[in-house]
Amino acid sequence: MNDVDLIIAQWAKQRPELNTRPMALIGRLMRVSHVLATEMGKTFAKHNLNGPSFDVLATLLRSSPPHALSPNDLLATMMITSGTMTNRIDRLEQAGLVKRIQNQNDKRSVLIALTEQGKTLIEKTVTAHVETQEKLVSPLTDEEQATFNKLLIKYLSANENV
Amino acid sequence: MNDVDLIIAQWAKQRPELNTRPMALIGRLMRVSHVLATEMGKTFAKHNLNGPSFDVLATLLRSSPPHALSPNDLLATMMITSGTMTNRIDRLEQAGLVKRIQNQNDKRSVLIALTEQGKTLIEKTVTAHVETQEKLVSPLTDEEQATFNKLLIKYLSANENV
DNA sequence: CTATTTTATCTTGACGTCAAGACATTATTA
DNA sequence: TAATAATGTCTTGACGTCAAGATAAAATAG
Repeated sequence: MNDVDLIIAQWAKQRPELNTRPMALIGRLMRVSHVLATEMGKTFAKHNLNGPSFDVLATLLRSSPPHALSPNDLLATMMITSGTMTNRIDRLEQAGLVKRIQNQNDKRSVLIALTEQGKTLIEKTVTAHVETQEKLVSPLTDEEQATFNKLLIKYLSANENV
Repeated sequence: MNDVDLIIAQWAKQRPELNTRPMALIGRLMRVSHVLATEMGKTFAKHNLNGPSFDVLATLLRSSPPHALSPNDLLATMMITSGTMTNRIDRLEQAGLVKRIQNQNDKRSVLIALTEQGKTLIEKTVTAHVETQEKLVSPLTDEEQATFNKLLIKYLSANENV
């Protein structure tokens, strides 16, 4: 009897007419995502980073050299607002991990580039992060992981226009 | 080609030695959880609530009458700190949805109880929330939902001591 | 060419969260 | 019983996030 089961059992008693099957599924999924985020955060913390900082640095690293993108480009793959992006860049700039470069062709725009220090750090951290992710999925067999992945793909494609 | 695929493709180009299979799985799961939280949040907002407020009120409602629990009890099923709980209760109390009742047997302790207004609101909101959840899982067939659920259960039970 | 609209980024204010620790009360130990 | 430990809740300070809108520059319409 785990936490979610307990919640379902309580609803069954207090409001037996509720359809709690979706709740069980969604509740578990939210829990797993919370656990994953927490565990991955530990790896980031070991390198003096957190999830948001990692995401930005990793996005820069995996873009083609010279590893520089505009805030808008960075935004594209992350589900955050522009104000949040500004804040993330501010922190990373203060930490000396990225620098803002004014675009002379379009003075509205800016390029965010990894510094040497930022590049070194994110290269190390990505390696550790991938190891952490391998550990995190290892409770499931390869086949289970594949099934899981297919379900997520189906779900996401069904929701592309939500 | 969706967002996660794109990320994987970029890593394959920049760091081909990385094992990105765990990343694809985890990345999709985080995305789904973000979508679900956002969609459920819309239902909460229609009732002038948000996720955190809903969680507290719903936990009180599904506890046996008189629907009152200590902050510590409330904490037990939510993955949050005590300071966060204090803050949630403060907001709900300001909104007139719960009230703090001093425990005379143990003066350290407090009971959080639904007010009439809080009870009425959460009863309505829970009904709407369950409908939202039904819609949210509906892209998957019953069988797929069951498979999904089993995988999550297996994953969570493997991680109980993480 | 000028006026208007669109684009790219940043600012502001509010809120939810955590870590660390403060505080009062109750339980335990010596 | 007195000293110490444990418990329940709250406080503080720092951060990450969003919504809404401000600002400046570029693109477009007329």
